[in-house]
Amino acid sequence: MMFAEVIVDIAHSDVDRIYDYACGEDVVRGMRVVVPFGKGVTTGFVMRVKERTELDPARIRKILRYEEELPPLTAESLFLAEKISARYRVPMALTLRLFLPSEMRTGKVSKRYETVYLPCEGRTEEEIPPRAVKQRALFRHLTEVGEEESARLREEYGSAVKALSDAGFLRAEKRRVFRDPYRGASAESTPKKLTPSQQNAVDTVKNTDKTVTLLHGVTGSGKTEVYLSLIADTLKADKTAIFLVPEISLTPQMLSQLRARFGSAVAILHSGLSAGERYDEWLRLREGEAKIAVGARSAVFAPVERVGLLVIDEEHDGSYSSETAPRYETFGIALMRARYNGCKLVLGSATPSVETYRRAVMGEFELVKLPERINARPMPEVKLVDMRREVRRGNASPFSELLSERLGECLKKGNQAILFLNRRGYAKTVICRDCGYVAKCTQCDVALTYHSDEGALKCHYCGSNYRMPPACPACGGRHLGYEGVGTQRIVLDLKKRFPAARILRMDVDTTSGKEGHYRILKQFASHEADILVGTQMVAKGHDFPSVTLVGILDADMSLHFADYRSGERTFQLVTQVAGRSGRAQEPGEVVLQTYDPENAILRSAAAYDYEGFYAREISMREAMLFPPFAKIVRVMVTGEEEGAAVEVLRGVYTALKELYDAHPEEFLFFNRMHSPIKRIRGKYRYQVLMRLLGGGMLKEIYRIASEVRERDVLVYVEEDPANLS
DNA sequence: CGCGCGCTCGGG
DNA sequence: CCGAGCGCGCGA
Repeated sequence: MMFAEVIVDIAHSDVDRIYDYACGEDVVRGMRVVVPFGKGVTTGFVMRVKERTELDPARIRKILRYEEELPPLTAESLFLAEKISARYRVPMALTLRLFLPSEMRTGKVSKRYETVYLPCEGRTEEEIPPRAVKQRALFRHLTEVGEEESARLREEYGSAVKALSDAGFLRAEKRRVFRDPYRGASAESTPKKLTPSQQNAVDTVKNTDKTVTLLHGVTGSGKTEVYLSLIADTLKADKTAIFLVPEISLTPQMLSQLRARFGSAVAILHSGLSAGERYDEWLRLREGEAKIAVGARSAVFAPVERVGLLVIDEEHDGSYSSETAPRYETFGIALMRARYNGCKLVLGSATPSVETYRRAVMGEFELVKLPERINARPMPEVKLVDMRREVRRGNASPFSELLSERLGECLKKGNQAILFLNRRGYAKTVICRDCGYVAKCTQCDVALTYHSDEGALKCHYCGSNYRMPPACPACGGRHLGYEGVGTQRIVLDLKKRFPAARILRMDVDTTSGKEGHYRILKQFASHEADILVGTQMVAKGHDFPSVTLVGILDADMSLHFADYRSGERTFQLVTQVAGRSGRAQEPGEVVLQTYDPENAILRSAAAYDYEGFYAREISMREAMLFPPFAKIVRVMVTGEEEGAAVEVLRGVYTALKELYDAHPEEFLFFNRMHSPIKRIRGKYRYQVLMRLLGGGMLKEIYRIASEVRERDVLVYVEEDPANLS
C-alpha cells in the first residue's frame, strides 16, 4: 500500500494543504486523481507518493482513480507551482491550474480518434473477384501505403471500403489524431544565412556563462532569425524550447513562418485556437511529440521537459505581466525554468525596459546588440513639429502644416499613411497649448490627472489634491486643455481635408475583440484604405510595405501620463510606431507632433538613441527613487459594496501601518486612498500605496493581504504595477 | 420550547 | 468550496 499527498482542486485557502490518501503502485507524482473529499468527490493533484503516513489509518481514504495515464504535471511543474504559491501566497490549486490547459479541467474536450484501415495479413489481391475492380484497386493501394484514414478512402473508393472490410480483407484500427490549428500547409523554408552580427549574437548567447542574455536590436535588425537559429540548435541537441511573444504578435503570418521552419515540432498555445486545438497542442508538447512551445505569456508554463532554451521576444511588452492571481511576472517564471533546466534565457527588444537594461549594463545579464538593420536600410527620418507654433499661427487643427503637406504627397503617390493618436485610457492631463506647460505634482514629478467629477487635479502617486488653475501658471495663457482629441474627430477632419482618401479607424470603439482588430489590419494591409487612424493598437504587429508616412499626433499625451514609466513608454511607443514607416524599398518618414519639442525623451526617440534615453531615465529614477531603485507596491481592496470594501481597507491599512511604524526605514512612502478610478465594472477600489526601499517588507505585505478573509471583498498585492488607475 | 439561519469548523 | 454542527434569536 502506498500513500499519495494530494492537493484538492479547490482554489480556496481553507483547503490549501496536503491531504494523504491511500493508493496503489499505479499512482504517480503529477497525476490528476479523483478522491473522496468530505461528503462527495473532487479532483486533486498528486504532489508526492510515499511509503507511509503519520495519519491515523482509520481516517485514510483511497484514491478512486486517476484521470490520465501520463501525469499532466511534470516534476518541474510541481516544483515551479510550489515556488509560485509561496511567493504570491495563492492556493496551490490555483497555481497548478496554470500548468494545465483549461479544457482538461472543464472536461469539455476529449481526445479525438480517427479510424484507419489496413490490409489483413495473409490475404492477397488474387482472392478478390476480378470483377470488383474498385476493391482490387483499394487493396493494392493499401498494400502500398500501409494504412489510410477511412473518410479519405471512402471518398476515393466509396462502398468498396465497407465491402472489402466485411469480406475480411481489411481491418479497422483507431488512431489518436491531433487537431491541427494551421490548416493551410506552409511551404518549406530554409534558414537564412546569418549576418555577422546575428552570428555574433548567437555565439554570445551560447558561450556566455550568464543565464540571461539581452538581445538589443533595432527594429528590422533580424532578431527573429537569431531566435530561430538558437531554437534550431536546441532541437539538434535533442532539447525543447519555449518561445514567448506578446499576445498581439501571434499573427497567422508569424505562426506559418515558424511552421515552415520547424514543421510539426512547433506547438502553439494561444487563446485564439479552438478548445480542441488548444488541448491537442498542449498534449503534443506534453507527450514530447512537439518540442517548441510558442505563445503569449501563459506559454511560459508549457509542459515541456528538458528545456534547452527560453526566448522572450519584445521583453518590454506589458502583456507579460499577469492581471489575475497569481500575478506573476513572465520573466520571473522563465528565469526559474532556465535555472531548473540549466539552460539559457534570451530577452529581445528594440526598446528594452529600463529595469532589464540596467541589469544588463550592471553585468547581471549578458548584453548583445544588433546595431544595424538588415540590408542596411536606413531608419525612417523623424521630424519633430512644435505644435505651440502651430497654435500661435492660428492653426487649431490636430494636423500641423508639415503633416498636412506630407499626407497630401503620400496620397498623391498612392502610398499609405498611419496616424497615431497617443490618447491613453481616460486619463486627462492638463496641458497649456500656448507654452506646453504640464501640471505636475510638487512631490513626485509626475503629471497630475484631472478628475471631472470633483473638478480637481490629483497625483496618482501620493494622492495630493490641487485646484484646477484658471490660467497657465507658467505663461499666463488661457488655452489650458485637459481633453485628448478623439479618433472620430481626427477622421472627420481628415475627410474634409482629403475627400478622396479612404480612411480606416482603429480604436477600442471600432474593434470588438481580437477579431475586429485583425480585420482592420488586414484591410489596411491589402490597401483597401489609404490612411489608418488609431491608438496604441496600430503601433505593433503587421508589416505594411506601402506605408511611407507615420504621423504621431500628440506625443505628449503619454509622456505626461501620470506614471513613472510614462517616459519609458513614450520612447518605446514612438520607436515602435516609427518602425511602421518605410518597411519596403521606399524610405519612410515620421512626423512627430508635440507641445514640448525640447523634451529629451522625444529627442532621443527621434534620433533612435536608446542609450541616451536610458542614461537620462536611469538617473531620473535614481534621483526620484523610482523602480528599479525602489519598489512600488499597491495593496488593492475591491468590492461591490462600498461599505464592506472600506471596512476591509481599514483592517488592511491598520495592519500595514503597524508594519510601517515598526520599520519606517524600509518605506519611502506610505498612504491610503481610493484608486484613481474609484469604480470599475461595479467594484469599488481602495488601495494602500507604498514605495519600498528594498524587498524586505514584501513577504509581510503579502501575508497581511492574504490574511484578510472577507466574503465579497477581494484583496490583492501588485508590485510595480503597470498602471495605477 | 423549537426551529432557522449564520457562523465556524473540518475535509485525509 | 461545501456540508455538518451548533448557538442564539424570535415566534406561537
